[in-house]
Amino acid sequence: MADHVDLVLAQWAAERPDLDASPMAVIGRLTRLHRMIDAELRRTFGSHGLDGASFDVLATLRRSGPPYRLTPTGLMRASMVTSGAITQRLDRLEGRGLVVRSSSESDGRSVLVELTDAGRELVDRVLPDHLDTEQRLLAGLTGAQRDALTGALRTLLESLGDASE
Amino acid sequence: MADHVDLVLAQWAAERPDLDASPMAVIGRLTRLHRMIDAELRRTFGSHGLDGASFDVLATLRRSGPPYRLTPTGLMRASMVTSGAITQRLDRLEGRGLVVRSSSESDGRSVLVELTDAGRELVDRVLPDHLDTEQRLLAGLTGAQRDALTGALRTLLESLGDASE
DNA sequence: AAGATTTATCACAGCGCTAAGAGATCCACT
DNA sequence: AGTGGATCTCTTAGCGCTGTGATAAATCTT
Repeated sequence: MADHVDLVLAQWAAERPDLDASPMAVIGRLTRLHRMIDAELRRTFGSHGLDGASFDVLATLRRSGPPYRLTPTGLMRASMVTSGAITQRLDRLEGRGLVVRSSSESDGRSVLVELTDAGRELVDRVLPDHLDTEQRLLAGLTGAQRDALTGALRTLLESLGDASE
Repeated sequence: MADHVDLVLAQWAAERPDLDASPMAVIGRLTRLHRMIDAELRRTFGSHGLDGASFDVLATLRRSGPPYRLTPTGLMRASMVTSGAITQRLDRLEGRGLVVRSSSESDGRSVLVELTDAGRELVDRVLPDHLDTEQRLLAGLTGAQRDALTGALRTLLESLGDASE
């Protein structure tokens, strides 16, 4: 079987035989998968009046456990976006009443972001749908294939410095 | 070993033990990898005065072989972005003299996009750097691990309908 | 006490998506 | 053949999300 990336590699082999395009076999596929998956997830979020960026923040707060409270810096690290992007995400979410900001008592520079009841209810409502969508996207893999893929991706992430703490 | 996604899964298991969050083991890692890789590739492109979207178009034309000419629809399919996004990419590239548009003689609805000499020279100059970056990002995997990852990603792509033609 | 660092925000520009629209071509039915 | 509707191709306009770089305030360091 051949997917689109196999075609791309064949084209490069014909046009630039002097170069080794083999890294694209992994990175090109990661990119394409991301695009396909992202489009599908966006649809799920959209059906709940959300977008991926907003859900990301709500879910990060939700899974941190009571009192569902983190700093913008913590959210920034979890989401791997810049501080400016977090500020804008929080502006939107606060405008919709899904999170509230308050200033930290222990550190005057810092802000505490907390899920409101409405925010928690929304993320708990979206989450099952979201997981259904993800499950459906992976339905083409056997359990063993999923485990193998998980392991390979973890290895690559770790080699790039992704750490749990 | 544990990466960030292992932590996320543990958080969900504690907060929502009623849900099966296991699809995130794959999709969460794909998302994080994409972000890390994308940031790095952007840096390479930036050092040549380019961005990922522009390089994507130039590279697609380049690897299609002489006369380095495709329609916007062809570019849209290869890149998996919408037609509106392609129009904007072409506007930018044409403004910089890297591609030219002409109208098709065989189909009055269609447009032909062709790499200029400057466009071809630029993509040929960027390509080795780009592949070096990709190679470096994958350096943490053994050859066998790369092959295994490639196979798993291809299987998933095919199950989602990605086809070479 | 002064300088460096951390934290968050603001302003700007870039890129993508959606929805709507205009023009060309294809098709089905008379 | 001819005509009207459906489809295809590309563009346009508006909005949202992200990154970058500068800024301001608080804290840490020496």
